[in-house]
Amino acid sequence: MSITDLKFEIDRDSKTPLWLQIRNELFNCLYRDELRPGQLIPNEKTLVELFNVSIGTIRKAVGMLEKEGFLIRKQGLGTFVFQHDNSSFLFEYFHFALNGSDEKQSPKVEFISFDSKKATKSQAAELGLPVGSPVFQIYNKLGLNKKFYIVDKIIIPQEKFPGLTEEIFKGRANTIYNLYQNKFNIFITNCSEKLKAISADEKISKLLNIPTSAPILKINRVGQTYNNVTIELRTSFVHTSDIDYIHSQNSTFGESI
Amino acid sequence: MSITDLKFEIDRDSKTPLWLQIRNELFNCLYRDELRPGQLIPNEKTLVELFNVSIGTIRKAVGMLEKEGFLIRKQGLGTFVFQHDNSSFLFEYFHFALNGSDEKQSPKVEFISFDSKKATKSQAAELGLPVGSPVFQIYNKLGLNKKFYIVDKIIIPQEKFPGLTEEIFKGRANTIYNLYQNKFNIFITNCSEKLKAISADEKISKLLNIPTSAPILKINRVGQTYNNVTIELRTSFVHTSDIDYIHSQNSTFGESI
DNA sequence: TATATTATATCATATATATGAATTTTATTC
DNA sequence: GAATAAAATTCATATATATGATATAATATA
Repeated sequence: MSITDLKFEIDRDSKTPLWLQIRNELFNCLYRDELRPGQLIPNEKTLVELFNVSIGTIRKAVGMLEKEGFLIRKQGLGTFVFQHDNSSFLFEYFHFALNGSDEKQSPKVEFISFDSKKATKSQAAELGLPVGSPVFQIYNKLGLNKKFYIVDKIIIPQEKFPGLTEEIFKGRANTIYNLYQNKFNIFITNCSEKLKAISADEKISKLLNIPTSAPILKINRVGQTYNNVTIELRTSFVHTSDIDYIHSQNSTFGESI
Repeated sequence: MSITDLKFEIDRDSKTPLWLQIRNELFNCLYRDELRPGQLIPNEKTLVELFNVSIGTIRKAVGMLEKEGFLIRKQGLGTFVFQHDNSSFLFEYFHFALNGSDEKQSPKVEFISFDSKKATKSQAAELGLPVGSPVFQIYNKLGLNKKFYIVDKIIIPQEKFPGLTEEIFKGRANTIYNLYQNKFNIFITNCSEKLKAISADEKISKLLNIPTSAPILKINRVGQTYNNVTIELRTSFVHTSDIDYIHSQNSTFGESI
């Protein structure tokens, strides 16, 4: 079923603008996987006919989805559905740089372990599952400049990742989010991180080769997909003597006052 | 000198689009303080005449500046120059929430000290000043929920803040960035933060009433104004047992790829 | 075959215009 | 004087259209 075969209902009397209705219809196509990652979406002229509005309205709708990160427009080529890959990972989801540097660089990743576990109370609550539901627990080490500074613990619900094995996980050619997207049809749309300073416990201090009770950063990341459904819980333990967690911003406000 | 008296030179043969040229001209007005914080800018029709382009082009230029956070459009009212205030501070520059909460709330701020100092080597380098240049060093305590968790150390160059005194600083009715803006014509346009986990030293542990060498968050923030001129160095020391540093994001990419 | 040229497809910019929605100002009415 | 109604102002949405810029595909040429 191609998107061009679909019938879209646009309400010209609605108080929500046409461009927003169209944005929402297209968003639903992304959500329902009628437009798949990396795919070329219909060109503007086709969308004009599909929705029976003027091209400016289409451009505004597509522009919104581009701003939100779901679509990527390329002049002379077409508009594509966003796809997680190494460069987007570095640009968007990796927040560390070596001391004194403002330039991020790709970390090296080393697999540690892959286990089947039962969700703890808090994990189950965050994932919206019954306590004790099967989850995968994965440990990775991340490093920069020949040294490892980060231990990642990933918790994902097994029901959302049927058939995932250690081999598949280790054998991925791209980022973890790309794996979610391509093998399991799960597209991470947003992440929220909470940071604390804690003392390293024995396990972490061994993995990172630092003294026990050294101050480290603990980052709890919640990764969600469409409609704010939580998919992944990731806890990072970071030894920050040689690297910084960086967070830049300008005074941009989105839509608020 | 009103902006409507200015003559703007738009090059219709330039390879940079008209809307971007106009955006840059308006940006320069902000930069040169011809459009002041809180001020109403000319309406779209006036801008059309001023730049001699169509209204769509004006709307694109203004829309860009709105997206960047410099202008705020209000339907039926007009377009205004952004102004730092308490709500923008909370929304944009305060990154802490109580454990378990995703909602930020306004911190209480308590003044600690205001001193005249000489810039250290690293401070001078970051501020682009000779070593030993006079700076103000200000300490504040920030709290949530009747307890203090954050100590802020602020370093600003005295040359940029002529006449600033402890009384003026303490007597401000609004945020610190609002003070910079309204009393000293300095508009902070962007901030960049670097976080580390460290052990509390004696001074911080006393101020926050925690054990010495407890793990705390150390945040180095660099506040800049137009053209990436560094204005403020702020170091926050945060006791994170009851609060989190929060950082949310969606997959938005700005203009990249 | 390899290279240069041309054509085509697609998004980007720009103009012109009409109508709607939200806010403030002014006028009217009681 | 206060409440209400009308008008004016300003940004928001929407249509229609023309031209430009960029990337790819097709064709012609050496």
